[in-house]
Amino acid sequence: MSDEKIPSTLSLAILGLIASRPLSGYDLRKLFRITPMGHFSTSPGAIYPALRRLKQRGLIRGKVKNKGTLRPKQLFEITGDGMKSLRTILSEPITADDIKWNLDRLLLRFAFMGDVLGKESSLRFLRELARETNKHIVSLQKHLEDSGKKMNITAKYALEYGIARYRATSQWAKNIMRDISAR
Amino acid sequence: MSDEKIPSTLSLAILGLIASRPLSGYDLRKLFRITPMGHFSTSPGAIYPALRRLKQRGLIRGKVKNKGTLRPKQLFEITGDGMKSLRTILSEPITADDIKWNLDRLLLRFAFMGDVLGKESSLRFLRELARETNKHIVSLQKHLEDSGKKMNITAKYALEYGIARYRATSQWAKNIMRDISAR
DNA sequence: AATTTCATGTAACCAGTTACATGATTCA
DNA sequence: TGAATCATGTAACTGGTTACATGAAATT
Repeated sequence: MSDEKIPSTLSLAILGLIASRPLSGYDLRKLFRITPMGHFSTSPGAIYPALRRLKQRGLIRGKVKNKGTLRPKQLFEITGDGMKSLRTILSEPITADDIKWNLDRLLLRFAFMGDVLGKESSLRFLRELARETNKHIVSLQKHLEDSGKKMNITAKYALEYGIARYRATSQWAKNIMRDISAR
Repeated sequence: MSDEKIPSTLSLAILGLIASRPLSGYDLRKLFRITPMGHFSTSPGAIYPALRRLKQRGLIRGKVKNKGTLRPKQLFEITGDGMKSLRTILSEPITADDIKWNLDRLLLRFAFMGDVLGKESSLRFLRELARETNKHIVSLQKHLEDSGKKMNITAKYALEYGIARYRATSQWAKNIMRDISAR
């Protein structure tokens, strides 16, 4: 309870996917390999240990098929605790830190949000994302203005790159908000 | 020789920064803390071990100041081998894999390229970056067309997010190419 | 005198990578 | 029957995180 273990991005991806339907480790590998969204390890050395950890923490449970065989196939499904934990993670407020360091994770949270928390939460999330992203853009621009003169050119370019990418994020969020609202 | 050890992004950042002027571990921490470009660990538990590894591999060397004291300050400078290694890393061709998985690293390479390899290399790099990024965008769009119907909405949004961000990258590259050419 | 900043480091831990390993099933 | 795919896993290694630790110098 007190120590809400925050899982890694990979674990969060696994938990979120399993929340929508039971999946095996192999299924997850396939998903990560073929879908171009997100950057997740497809290596068994990452996925199977991650599944074991989620299981140990009681967030998922495994249904074993072909019990007799040497290598029983295991389908994992989410538990009540897992669902609660997922909901908690998806409900966390967006911090400036997230914007700067964990943008991918925020997008992952958004990806699962529609099914788990619903449309209103998704809209709120996007609004918050756009706002926080804009704040960050302003701070980057301020840095560019303040230190631009002393910065060498490449550093300036790199900073502009950051700004351009965050602008794309903000614009995307606004577009999707429109799209979701229209549905 | 044969096994060109590819350093982590953090190590590459350190190596590239030290290439331009001697720096201490503390200097690096400060740089990573105050400059908003790049996402590098400012924790001593990451930086000092990274410096040790670079030193062990002969890519940097440390000049100790205040020899007598308990905590001598150490300024690191790049070695001939380090410079050679840096040049090699910066000269590597851009792969589709880099675009997908290591975009940050590519940008880091660009950041150091101007000083180390010169303007022509930077331009070539940006041209290649724009081209490979566009290729990747096309493949993402193709995936969206092919599987769009079967995808759930959020997966589609996530994919569009990816496309939007890569577009920003490509556009940035083109802008900077213009800028560099004009100088 | 107390706090902040300079400055360097270690130790326990965690998660991901690479490479290896096993065996069943399906398909050409 | 041989190759590809399904399917699960381990072991060694690597590097980053968190937290702890020390102490000098500068600032308030």
